[in-house]
This record gives sequence, structure tokens and C-alpha cells, in this order.
Amino acid sequence: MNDVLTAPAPAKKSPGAKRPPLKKSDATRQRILDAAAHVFHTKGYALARLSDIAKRAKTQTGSIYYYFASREAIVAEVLRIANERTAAFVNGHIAALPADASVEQRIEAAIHGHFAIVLSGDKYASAHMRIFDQTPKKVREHFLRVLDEHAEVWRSLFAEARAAGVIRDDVDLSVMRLLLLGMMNWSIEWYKPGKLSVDDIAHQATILFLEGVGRRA
Amino acid sequence: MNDVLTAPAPAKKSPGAKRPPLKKSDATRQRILDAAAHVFHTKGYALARLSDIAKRAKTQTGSIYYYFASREAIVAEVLRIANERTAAFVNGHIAALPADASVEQRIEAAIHGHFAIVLSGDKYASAHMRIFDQTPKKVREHFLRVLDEHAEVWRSLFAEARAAGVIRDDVDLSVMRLLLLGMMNWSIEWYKPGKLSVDDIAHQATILFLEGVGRRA
DNA sequence: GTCTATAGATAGATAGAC
DNA sequence: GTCTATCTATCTATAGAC
Repeated sequence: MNDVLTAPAPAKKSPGAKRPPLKKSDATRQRILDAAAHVFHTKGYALARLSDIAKRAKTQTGSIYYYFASREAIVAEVLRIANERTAAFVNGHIAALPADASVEQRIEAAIHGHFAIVLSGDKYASAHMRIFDQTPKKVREHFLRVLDEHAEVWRSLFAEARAAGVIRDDVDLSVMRLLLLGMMNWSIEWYKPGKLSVDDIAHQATILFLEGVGRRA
Repeated sequence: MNDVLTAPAPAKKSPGAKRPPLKKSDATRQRILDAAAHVFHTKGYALARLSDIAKRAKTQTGSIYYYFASREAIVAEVLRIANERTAAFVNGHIAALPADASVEQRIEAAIHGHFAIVLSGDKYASAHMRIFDQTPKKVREHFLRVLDEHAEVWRSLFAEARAAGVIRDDVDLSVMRLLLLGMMNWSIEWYKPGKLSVDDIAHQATILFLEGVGRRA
């Protein structure tokens, strides 16, 4: 179990000096993971059967065990990838800004990035939001730590904003960060593509977060 | 199944003109429900075994079926009670205000009420937050409708605020409502009693919602 | 009304052929 | 590497004694 969680990501060994040859077995493993992310997202962890995953991955239930030691090892890997992608996405949105962007602009970019990955159908990220707290305790505790590491981006963004004097003094930065993340993460529970785009939602959330719904005096 | 969901709450028949006599069987039923709420809250729906519930209710797994037709009937009843209590709590907080309270004050009261029931350990309400989307599809769909009815309080509060001119024109009321509820509901994922009280959190959330984190110009 | 015993079904995991 | 067959455990739900 612990192995599952603490083992580093398979260190893509390049068996020459060339690009990874994309072996057949890697492709199958990938299909299983993609299928798992999809099934977890759709049915939740509890109702996701290995047979559902196998079917979608066009393989057999038994075959899965050639790649993964257990059902739990599959979720763990799905969650690991989800975290990796989410962090990369948020960081990417921030990095895409011009070097002289204000801290408000960077917060806005981070919010857009987070909504984008949560709502735009990345199977792994949406599976993560959906199943995280259905997951076995050990797995959950492990990824709570990972999540906390990734929260560092937000923490430093907020600290910087306060230092720059753009955040009012009577709010607690940790609470604000957690409320903001909650508001974004929960959106998967209600958002249905339609009238409003993901960017619209992100924009509305940015207004709410930075300025509130109240009319300025 | 449908019976489970559409049946009205057991219509406390008073077999005289007196107060309900609190039969023994009612007490047992109540113990089972309380136990179920606790176990659901603690382990999630998927991992909650009828044997866990029976043990905590000091009865036997088989005995549960004297009171409930199925495992599903138990969750349905737990969710029904949770919704009832949450609505009553939020409405109660609003009603406790003086008659001439402003709409901002009523929104603040509603926020305090919602945080209070979610974070202050009401077993039913916290079970609801924790297990809702692990629940069988039919149950979930039914309570989504119930939830939507209860959202009416928030809708009218927001509509009133806009009519009173205290909400800025460039925000979508539905999106605001959903973001606010998400921010509150997700808080159960991170809140641990400690430095900050539930009221502190609610106060911070109210500032965030009405005024935003940004410093006023 | 509450208990014990057990039926019946399901699903994760393993073994072994190919 | 992938398949089929099966073991084993678990859990909901029912039957029937008391």
C-alpha cells in the first residue's frame, strides 16, 4: 500500500538516447488509466467496478492486474496524475502572463486556470474532484499532503498581494484561500455547459473574490 | 424505491390529543437513524456497512429491516432529515433578526446559519455534505429537486438585494448563489475546530462575499 | 420486536493456459 | 501480455425461532 503511494512516478527510462518508444504495454497501461479516470468521474469511486474500467479500456478484468497491484493502486495513480496536471495548468496560466503583470492579474489567471481544468472536462482533474473523499483513508491522507504542497502557489500569491497592499487587513489569508478553492472545486457539482462558458464563470468568480457582490459606495 | 422517496414523512399521529408518547419502537428507529448519520458522515456512504450502523445503534443487522426496507431507504431518510434541518436552521437565523433588518443583514444571517449547521457537527447535515454524491442515482436526483426548492430562500434574498440596488449589475445572481453555496459546503472538507470559530469563518465569508478581499479604493 | 442463521449476489484478486 | 475460470470474502436481504 505504502509502496503504491510513495513510489516515484515511473521514471520513463529512455533505452537509448532516443525519444520514448511508446511500447505497447505503456499504451495499454495508459488506456486503463484513462478508462479509470473516466469511470471514476462518471460513477464515483465506490460504484466504479474493475469490470467497467476493463470494458472501457478494451481489456479484461484480470488483465488489469498485470499493470496494477490493486484497485487502490489505480485510484492512487489517477489522483497523482490529476494533481500533476492541475498544478501544471494553474502554473501555466500564471506563467503565460507578461512579466510585469500585477498580482491581481496573476490571481485572476490562477482562478481561470483552476476553473478551466476542473470544468473543461479533463478526465483526471474532474475525477479527482468527484472521488477524492470517497477514497480509502490512507490514499486520502497521502494526497492531502500533496494538495497542501500545491497550495503553495496560492499561498505565495496571497502573501504577495497582501504585501503589495491590495488585500484588506481584516481578512485571514488562509481562510480566503480555502474559501476560494472550495468555491472553485464545488463548481463541478453544479456546472453544466450551456449559456455560460467556463471563462464566464471564472470571470464572475474573480469579481466576487476580489471585489465582492456589493455595489461600490 | 420510489415509495421510499415520495412517501411523506411519517405523520406523527398523536393517539389521543396528547404529545407523542415516544414509543419504544420509535426510539429504536431514531437510534438507527442517528447511527446511520454518524457512520455515513464518518466513513462515507460506500464504506458504511449495515453492520456498522447496527453496532452503533446497539442492535443487529437483521433487525434494521424491521424499520427500513433497504439500505437505500436509510440514506433517503437521513438525507430528508438533513435537508429539513438545514432549511429550518437557515430560515431560523433569518427569522431571528429584527423585522427591519436590511437585506445585507439577512444575507449575513443566512450565511451564518448555513455555516453553523454544516460545521457545528449536526450529524445529519454533515452526513449530507459528505455522502450526497456517492448516493444512488435515483436518490440523488430526488434530493437535487428538494435542494432546488430550498434554494428558493437564497434566490429571493438575492433578488431582493438586487432590487434594493445593493448588488452590482455585472454579476449573475445564479452563479453568485452557486459559488456562495459551494464555498460554504466545501468548508466541511477543510475546517477543523481550533483557532477560528465557526462564527469567525462565517464572518470572513460574509466579508468575502459582500465586499471581496480587495482593499477599497 | 429482536435475535441467529443463511441465502444469494457481487466483485476484487489469483492461477494458469495460451 | 492477455485471456478464462475460479477462489474467497463480503455484504445486503430474508427466514424463522423466540
